[in-house]
Amino acid sequence: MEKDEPSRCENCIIRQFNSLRAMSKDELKKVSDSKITKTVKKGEAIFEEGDKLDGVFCVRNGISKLSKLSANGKDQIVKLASKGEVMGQRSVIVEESTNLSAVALSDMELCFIPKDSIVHTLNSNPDFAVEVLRHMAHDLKEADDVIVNMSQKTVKQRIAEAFIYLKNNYGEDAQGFLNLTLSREDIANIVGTATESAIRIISEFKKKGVIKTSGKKIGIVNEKMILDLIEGF
Amino acid sequence: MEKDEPSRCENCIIRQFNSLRAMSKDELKKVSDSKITKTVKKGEAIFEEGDKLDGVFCVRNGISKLSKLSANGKDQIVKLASKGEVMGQRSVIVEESTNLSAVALSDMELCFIPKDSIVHTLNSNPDFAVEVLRHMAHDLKEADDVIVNMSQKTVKQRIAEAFIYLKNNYGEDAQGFLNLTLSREDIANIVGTATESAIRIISEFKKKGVIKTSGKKIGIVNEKMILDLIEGF
DNA sequence: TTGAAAAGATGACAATTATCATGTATATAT
DNA sequence: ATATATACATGATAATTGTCATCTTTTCAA
Repeated sequence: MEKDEPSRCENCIIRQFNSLRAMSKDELKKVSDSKITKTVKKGEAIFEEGDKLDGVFCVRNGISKLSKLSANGKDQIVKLASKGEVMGQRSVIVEESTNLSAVALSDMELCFIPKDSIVHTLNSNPDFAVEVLRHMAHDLKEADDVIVNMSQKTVKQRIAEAFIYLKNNYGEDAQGFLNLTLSREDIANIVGTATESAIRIISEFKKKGVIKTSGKKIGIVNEKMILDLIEGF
Repeated sequence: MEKDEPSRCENCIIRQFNSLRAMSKDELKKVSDSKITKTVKKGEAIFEEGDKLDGVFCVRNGISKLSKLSANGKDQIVKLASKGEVMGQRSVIVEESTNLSAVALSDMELCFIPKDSIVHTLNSNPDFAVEVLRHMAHDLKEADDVIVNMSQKTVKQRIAEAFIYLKNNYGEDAQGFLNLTLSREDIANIVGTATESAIRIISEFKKKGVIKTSGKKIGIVNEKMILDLIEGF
């Protein structure tokens, strides 16, 4: 006696956001039967650089950072993943160990989908393959943009840009603070700078009145000024 | 009366290197019938950022740079494409105008393949879709690595790394000079720095005896030292 | 609750890198 | 062959960013 419970992939709203929507009923059922739901606490690792993943992780709730350790011991955050996004697909597709680590930035709910069902559907359902391809193409374009920003913009510009990104993607609360609260170190690791440099620039922004802070929460006060800062004024 | 001429895709050796190998005989024939062979001289543009591409370019010969213009007017080279590589696929897949410009770094021979046959095969042949997906996954990993290098390594380290990359990917001639000769400006645009800074560091490397130059040709003299420089010594 | 540990903040200084100026060499077209 | 543009080179200087040291605040577990 099957119920219409949300834990079945067929009914999962998250599916609307990702490639799984291109799967057939049967394929989805198989995924649903083999998937494992996981809960991860803020700060916990989901997987580590170099791990061999035998499946992908679909984010149902919360936000995760995807980062790569550099030779000098600093983490570079390459991407943030939130509701509906799939992590680890690159690694599963090319059958290599993953090049990134995933760590929860907030409490998270994840579905782990074993690679078999993914790989099988990939090889038999072109619609699904094309959907995954579209997502990866999008990620690649974003990565290109990051490369250009990293090399051509100053730290100040990159931090200003990060705030706009956070606002546009994760929104702000009733008091005007960004919903996603990051440590200064994480902000530094996103824009690729020293933690002290990030802190200094954040203080400067605050002094100038373009942002406000409350504890580690940050709110955009003057978006126009932030946009100007991005342009280099 | 068909001949076994190399201009037919079915016989093109280049195919071994790219996703086209996953196409069926019929699909390949269609591609072959609709493709256009082009010759491009060194320095000429193949497409420009923002262009709507109605097909992809397959490199038969020569090398092209894929770059993106930054707000401050500098070009950032995001990737080099050579024999067997396909350019413009990202744009065709997501049906957006391209985010990159392609300019020939040497005289080139290209095949232009109209998007119809690509898109059609993508949607009907999972093997092909997966092959393209693999390539894109590989590009994405490389892009991640570039992001980390850009943000965590010094210009000196990045230039040293670029020389090793050029040697490993395009080889060197009998006299020990890199086969791919780039202008100092292009080198600067690969590693994301000012042209003068690149020139200065190249001069320094030469003075130290790690590289040699002859005109604009550059040769690696002491690979061990270059590898040390990459590590930051 | 308290005391250690982690995160945030800031100064001082050094290192890296960009910018501007100018000069030399090299390539290219007439 | 010569002019002219382009690429290469280098100095001087300024701006940016990183590093180290120290202090304060916040967080969290015992």
